[in-house]
Amino acid sequence: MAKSNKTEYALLVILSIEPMSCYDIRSYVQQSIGFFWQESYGQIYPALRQLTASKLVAKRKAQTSRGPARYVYSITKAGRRKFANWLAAEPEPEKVRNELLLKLYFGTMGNPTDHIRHLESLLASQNDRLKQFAQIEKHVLRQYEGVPDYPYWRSTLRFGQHVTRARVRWCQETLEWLKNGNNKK
Amino acid sequence: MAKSNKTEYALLVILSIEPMSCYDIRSYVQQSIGFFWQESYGQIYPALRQLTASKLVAKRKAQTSRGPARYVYSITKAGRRKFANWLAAEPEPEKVRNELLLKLYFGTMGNPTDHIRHLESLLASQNDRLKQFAQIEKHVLRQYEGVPDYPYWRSTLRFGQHVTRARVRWCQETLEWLKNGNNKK
DNA sequence: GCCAACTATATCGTCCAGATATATTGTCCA
DNA sequence: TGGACAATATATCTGGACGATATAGTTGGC
Repeated sequence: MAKSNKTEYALLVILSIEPMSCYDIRSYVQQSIGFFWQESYGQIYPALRQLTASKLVAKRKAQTSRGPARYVYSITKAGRRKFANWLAAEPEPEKVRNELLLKLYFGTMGNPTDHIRHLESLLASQNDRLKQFAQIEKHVLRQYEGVPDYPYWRSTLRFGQHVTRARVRWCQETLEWLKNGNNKK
Repeated sequence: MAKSNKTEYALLVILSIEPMSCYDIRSYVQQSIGFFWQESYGQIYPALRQLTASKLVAKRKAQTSRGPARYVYSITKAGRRKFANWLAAEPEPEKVRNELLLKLYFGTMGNPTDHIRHLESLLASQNDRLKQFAQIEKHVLRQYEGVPDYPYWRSTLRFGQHVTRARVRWCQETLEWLKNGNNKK
């Protein structure tokens, strides 16, 4: 089976909200779905070119008073049909490559203090993330209560919270072993 | 900063256990660290060629009675020095691309029954994984109690358990909302 | 005796991420 | 007033990672 370009589908759903420039798309991704989905310009530009060639999106020049020429992309009817099929199809499983776990698995070849440092760094980043989630929950999401999208947005946020809390607990447990349990027995 | 080839480092640590063929390496990865690290032949072959060229691993032909010629790779002293530095360096954060969450975020554009199907499929796979973890804990890991590697191996397993349980709970919670809560209010 | 499954090697296309290049405008502050 | 810097906005290149595919001998079951 041919490899499917996930970036193209992601761009189609995003452009179905409203027409955007490449820069807008990138900013939107980072702000709203950044914690579970990433796109870089290196993917967006070729994908938009491809989508334009297949008539799934339309490109038009927007007038700007400042900066370089601004090109805005909008989804076509054919584009909407295309992503409807994709939405219904079974999502592919995530592929994980966790460098921290790799280093920990071969832990005896390294230094315990290094592992502790790495774990504390991860713990800090995960706690930061939890704070961000709480902020979004309180100050962003709440505004949209009643909107049809609201429960869907909330459920993705809750995924992040569940998994992040699990990582935090694991960090704490593992740090405790590395710092104390290591000496005993 | 130049991009670092993670596959090469992974191969170095793996080959530091014992000399292996490309096929052995792939099997080893799948069996032991497969739930947090993946390698395909498309990465392993070029990486081994590169490592051989840099004298970090040595390639030699092993005698075989059957099948195609078998080439076994072993780590050199230079190779051991190289991966020691990498072990101590801060691991790069995981990059996630969760297609299920992407579809759920734009859930109002799709069909609730599709979301339910996708979530049930994820829930089943995560429950399977939990069973596998329990098997490994009971029948594999227990044999190595007392070995220095044991607590490190156990901690990576516990990471999987924590995070997988979090996903299971989220699936259940989200399914409940989609099946029941959706009708009310 | 043939087909399927396993062992084992290897390459190709393409997706994806990050670094980099270029250019304009607004803002801070010395 | 001038310079540094951040933000807006476009776009490309390199190389790492993934999945499909090709090839071929061995083993075991029907």
